[in-house]
Amino acid sequence: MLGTPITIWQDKRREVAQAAILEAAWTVAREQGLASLTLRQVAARVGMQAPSLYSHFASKHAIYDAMFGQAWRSYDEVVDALEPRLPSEPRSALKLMARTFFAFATADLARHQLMNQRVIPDFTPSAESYAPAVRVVARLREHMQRLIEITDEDVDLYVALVGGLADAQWANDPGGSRYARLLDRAVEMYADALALPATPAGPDSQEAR
Amino acid sequence: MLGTPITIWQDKRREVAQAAILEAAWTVAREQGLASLTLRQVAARVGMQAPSLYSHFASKHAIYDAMFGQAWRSYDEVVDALEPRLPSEPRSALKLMARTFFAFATADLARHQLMNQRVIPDFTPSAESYAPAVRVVARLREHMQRLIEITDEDVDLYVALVGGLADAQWANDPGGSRYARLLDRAVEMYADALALPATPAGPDSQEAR
DNA sequence: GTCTATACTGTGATAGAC
DNA sequence: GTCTATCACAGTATAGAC
Repeated sequence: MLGTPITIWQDKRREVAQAAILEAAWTVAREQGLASLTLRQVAARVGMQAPSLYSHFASKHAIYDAMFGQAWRSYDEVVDALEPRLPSEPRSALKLMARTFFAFATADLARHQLMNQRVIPDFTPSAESYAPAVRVVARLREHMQRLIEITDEDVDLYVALVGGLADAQWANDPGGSRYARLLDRAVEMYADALALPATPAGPDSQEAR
Repeated sequence: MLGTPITIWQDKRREVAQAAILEAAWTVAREQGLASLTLRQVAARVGMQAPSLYSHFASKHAIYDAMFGQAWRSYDEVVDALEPRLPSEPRSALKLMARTFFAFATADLARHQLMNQRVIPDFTPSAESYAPAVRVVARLREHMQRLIEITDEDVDLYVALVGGLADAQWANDPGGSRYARLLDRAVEMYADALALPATPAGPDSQEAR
């Protein structure tokens, strides 16, 4: 009994250690800034010496890479939770999706810089870590396609619009709501450009708050 | 004769040296990446030792700061040159302004990162270097105000929209035109939201190419 | 004032003992 | 796997030549 092979046990141990390192890395990144993260700080937080991290990650960039994958997988899960709550009325759905992305992007600067900007010199996510990001955009397209007739260019414009607002929020009014206030208006503008029907008036037709 | 005081001569020399350092810094930033710029590389390019740069700039951040000011002053001059060519027809003018900014932003990654992103850890532009950036936005607002009735929020939305497209261009299709192609459409969408009159048809009514 | 020489501290990364 | 020791390179402080 308990015939779990030792190799799996070791893999588990390994995964636990890696998870602890990544959690420490997130904490340090949030406290010191993403680009100011140092291996010595991460190592100290998990009770190691800096070189020991190389037993678990090939380089500092590999840690960033794993964090990048985590962040997008995390947002993919947010989209999972959102899916059943998405209204069928197109404008309301677009607004809710935009608000969800915006809230995620403005909740954590380090995460936003890693996911959506190129803050780390010479860091490019690996294909494996980039996959969840691709998946999120693909699902966005599917959702939008389900609501309305839409082209790839339409999706690009939507992404640039909502992403531009999130970037501007961090750059010009961090912690405030100067650009958050413009979100619904931006989506209405976008929906008008796609000639979507206006949201019908009525007690239950408004988007979720 | 030639009674120029020596102090002015020295100031000139000083300015020349500073300009040479900044020009070298731009070259290195474009070649190696903005954040990978090192003082030793900059110094080598102007025939100095790295510590000698401290005779002209208080720190590496001070060099970035001067570059930041240069970049925005440079764009302010672009706006100067644009001003007499701006059509009075609102949509065409908005398009030309958007294209001008987009072209400037996508012409030089290092410059764009310095001007519009927060790529350098712990670097915040000084009030003096930030002034030209403020001036550019103020002039944008004046130009738009001259064309149409507009609020601060309208300007914010315009900036986020055009900036979002430029960021997306660098992030997802550097060197390509995937988002550049969406520029005119984005401005039309924005103009529709402001209920601007449609561009009148006619041989001379189209925006400048 | 401007520059060089030297050196201090902190970084990511590697080698090898245990 | 984790350690210690060490390396190459970074920004930058200081001292002193000119």
